[in-house]
Amino acid sequence: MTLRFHDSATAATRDFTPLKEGQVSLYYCGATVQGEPHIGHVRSALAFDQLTRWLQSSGYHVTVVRNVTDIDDKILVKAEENNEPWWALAYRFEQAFEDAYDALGILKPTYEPRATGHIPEMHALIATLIERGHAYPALDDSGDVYFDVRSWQQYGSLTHQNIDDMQAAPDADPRGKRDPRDFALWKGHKDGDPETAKWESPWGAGRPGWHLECSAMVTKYLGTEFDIHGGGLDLRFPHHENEMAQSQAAGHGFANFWMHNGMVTFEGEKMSKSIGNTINPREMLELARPLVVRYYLGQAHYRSVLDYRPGSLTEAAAAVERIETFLDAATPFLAPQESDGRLRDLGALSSRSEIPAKFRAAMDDDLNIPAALAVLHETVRAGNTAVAAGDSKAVAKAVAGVVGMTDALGINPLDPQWQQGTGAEAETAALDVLVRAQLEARARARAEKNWAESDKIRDVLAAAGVVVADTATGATWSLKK
RNA sequence: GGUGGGGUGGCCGAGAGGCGAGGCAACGGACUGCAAAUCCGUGCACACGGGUUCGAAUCCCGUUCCCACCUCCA
Repeated sequence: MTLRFHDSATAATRDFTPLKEGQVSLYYCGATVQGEPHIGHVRSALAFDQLTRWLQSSGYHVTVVRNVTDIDDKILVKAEENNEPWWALAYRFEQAFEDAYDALGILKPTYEPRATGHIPEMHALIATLIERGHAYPALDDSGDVYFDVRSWQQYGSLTHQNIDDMQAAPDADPRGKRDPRDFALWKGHKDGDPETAKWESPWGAGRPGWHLECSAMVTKYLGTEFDIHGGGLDLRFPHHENEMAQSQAAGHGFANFWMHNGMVTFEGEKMSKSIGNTINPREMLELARPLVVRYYLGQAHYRSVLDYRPGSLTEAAAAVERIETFLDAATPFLAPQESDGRLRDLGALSSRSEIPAKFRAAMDDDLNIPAALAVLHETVRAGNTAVAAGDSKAVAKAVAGVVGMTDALGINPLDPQWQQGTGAEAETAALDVLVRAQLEARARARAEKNWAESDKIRDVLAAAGVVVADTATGATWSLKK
């Protein structure tokens, strides 16, 4: 099967062919850094991380751009409330987002531009739009510049809406607009706005409008035409509609594909700041390991709604542990250079990894991760059966599959990314010596059928968080996850 | 009012005219000194009512409920 993605603009799933052979350009909307991230933000970044990884697994060189909107009305309002400079607040929350992304293994974008660093590019775009008759300075003396929605016939095409059918905002302030739906490209500086949030422009001092930022930055880093534009479903309108309108009205081809991820809900309702039903990644990481959180947030199809309920993470943890348990059980079957007792060499394993055709087909079909995970779990089961049968060839094959598939999804338990907090290698080695001594004592007790002593040793280890498992080749141990 | 997406077994979650994805949970069995892990097995699942068809969860008509967007929102 060929690679296909669902394109929101044409409302169809169609074959993906990059503009430049072997290369993919991807832009997706990052955060407006006006507050703490919640898991909805993280899910969006994760969806595009999965996309990026899959494109890479498919042999493409991917250029990823994710913006940071570090200037907007809310940032100014909150900074004022906090009595701190707006840029201090923006940096603080930008770092909170970075921390959340890093914790879940979301790959760094190639470029991560901030809006405030691209004012000249925005001015150039505004000038082009005015020149072409699609933008105009406000009819009042606000210093705003608006995009002229009525001048662009295709306006509404991304979301398949007709301007006249749209419900007008009840509190719409016409200001100096020709049409209430005209949106600001440039916002004139007003009395009371911080002096530091002011840039000179041919239309008067002010700051950029939100939609314009993305258009200017996409073009700078990916050119006037690029492969994929992504973001959360809630950005489709007005943000992406406006982006597309202003860029195309400026003569740019713009995005070839539009991909939107579904929302995260909490017990059925969209998670959002205004409702106050958000869950912070930090809170989630207190409930489960980063790998489990990533597995949980990434297990549903990216376009479907993901409903979080208490208990969701426990289920995900069980699924992850199933994979880990297999990998542990498989270790003794691997060739020495691929296994050093408990400590595995990821590099050696990766070189033998392989991705089953069924998995590939599922991923190629608009990133059908649930179906891909089914292949992963089937492979784990086959691997467990092979372990029980002592078929080392079959075990090695299953390990290669599991490593290949989990790597492609960014959930390989052997990846050093997930080893943080589990103890340094030297400590693990020291612990191994101590636990082995206990296991030997237990083996002696068992040989004498002294079950009381044997169970006591196991209980003591369990109390310390060490889980003992008896196998055909002797007892093994692992730390309780 | 407009534009979209949905209602799948106890829960999550794919699929999309025939052969019951997968995970979690539960129950039974195998293995085990007992466990744990693992394996095997067990569910008359497709919102409701009609229709098309040899056959429908999947197509058509109607009904109903839910969600998102149309204002800042991943």
